[in-house]
Amino acid sequence: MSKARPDHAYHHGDLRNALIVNGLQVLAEKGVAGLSLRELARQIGVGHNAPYRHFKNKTELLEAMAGTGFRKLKARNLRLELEYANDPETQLFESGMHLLSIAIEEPHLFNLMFGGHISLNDCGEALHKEAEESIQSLAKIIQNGQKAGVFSEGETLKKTLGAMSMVQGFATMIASSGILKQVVDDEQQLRALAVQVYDVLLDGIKAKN
Amino acid sequence: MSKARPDHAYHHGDLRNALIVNGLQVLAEKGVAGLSLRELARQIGVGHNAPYRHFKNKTELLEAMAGTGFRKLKARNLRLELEYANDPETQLFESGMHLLSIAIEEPHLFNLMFGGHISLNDCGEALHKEAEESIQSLAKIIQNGQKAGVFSEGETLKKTLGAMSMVQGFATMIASSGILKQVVDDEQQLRALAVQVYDVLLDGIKAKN
DNA sequence: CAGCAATGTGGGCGTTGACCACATCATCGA
DNA sequence: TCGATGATGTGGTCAACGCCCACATTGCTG
Repeated sequence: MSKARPDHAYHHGDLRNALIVNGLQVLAEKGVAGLSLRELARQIGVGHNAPYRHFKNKTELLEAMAGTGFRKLKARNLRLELEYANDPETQLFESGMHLLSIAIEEPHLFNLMFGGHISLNDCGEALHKEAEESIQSLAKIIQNGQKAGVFSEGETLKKTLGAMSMVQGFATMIASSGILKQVVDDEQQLRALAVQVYDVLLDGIKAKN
Repeated sequence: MSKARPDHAYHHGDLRNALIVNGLQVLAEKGVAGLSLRELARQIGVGHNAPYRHFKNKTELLEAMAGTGFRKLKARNLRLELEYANDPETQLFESGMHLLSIAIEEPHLFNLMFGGHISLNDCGEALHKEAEESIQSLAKIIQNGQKAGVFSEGETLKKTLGAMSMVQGFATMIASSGILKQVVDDEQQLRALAVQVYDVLLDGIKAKN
């Protein structure tokens, strides 16, 4: 006892989680460049070395934070499958809009997920699995559409990547490079534009009839 | 290396350029995270503060480096206009493939350009202009195609963004997130896959008849 | 209840970005 | 011709960071 922090127990109890939560908050405010382990530890009220008991290094924390993003994508896609059970087209559309929403509302998180700060093929097993599953959840939507005859038959992978690429690229223009803010600044306009752009792709995926 | 600056030349003579060139080299080897102004100065053989006479801060150097990438895109697009003068479809396709090539061959540069390390709407005037022009050069290709009746009429912006988004997103999967390396690791396979994915979009842009 | 692994602490090293005052040099007008 | 002046390069310095160390405290378990 009798340390500098009488209020707090010697052991935080949930430090790992606190680091992720506070990390996401700092990330949202200052971006990945403005996030330091030491400041995080300070905020939480632990020593500057405590984080290393839960994360081997800074990258490992970033991976855990990015993982929450991919889990969101997956959860959302699974929910869309139920919500629009017989409407794969809407499922696919809304899935894309969700990724877009993340790019608009949490650009720094989006940037962490896709901006190359972490590598999705050379990372901890947890993140690897989460990323993989988020893609699978999208592939499943497309497969559903193919089974239902709404999307044309053919390699699912190709369509999945096409959809994901298109949305991801468009979102990047918004979130990271900010290049689109020169064109439209209003968020509603942005989403409307996204719909139009996305439609081009959807036309390509849809079955011709 | 006949460059051989005299050992005791107080002034380097071309430091600004040397910083960009060496910077791009280090970037290619170690990525943006592994690039430091001090190491760069050390490599070139100047004091650790000399770079600040040419760049206000590290970001400004990164912007200059990214600018070379956007200039490449623009130059390439202009060249494609001449090379395939009456074939806008090929122009557009090759333009996309070029961006993809950068992602494959210089992933770290690509990552610098689109990974959020710099902001394209809050940056130095030079980079802003270079990025803008690289987009314009792509838009011009699509406009040509519309005039020639190869691409369907409609808002050019929408199509430009669609094309750019798709390619950019797919390239990101390769360069930054590395998520695609789980699927295919071979470069040739990667390009083949890209062609297939890109085709989905191209179909959507082409005139319906 | 003893001991051990998990967790948290302060100290410290090397590196970095950025600021300062000062040194050197090239240019150009008196 | 020369010296003032602004551009450029230098070393010193500071705070912050990531990460490593040995050590302290705690909770669990045998």
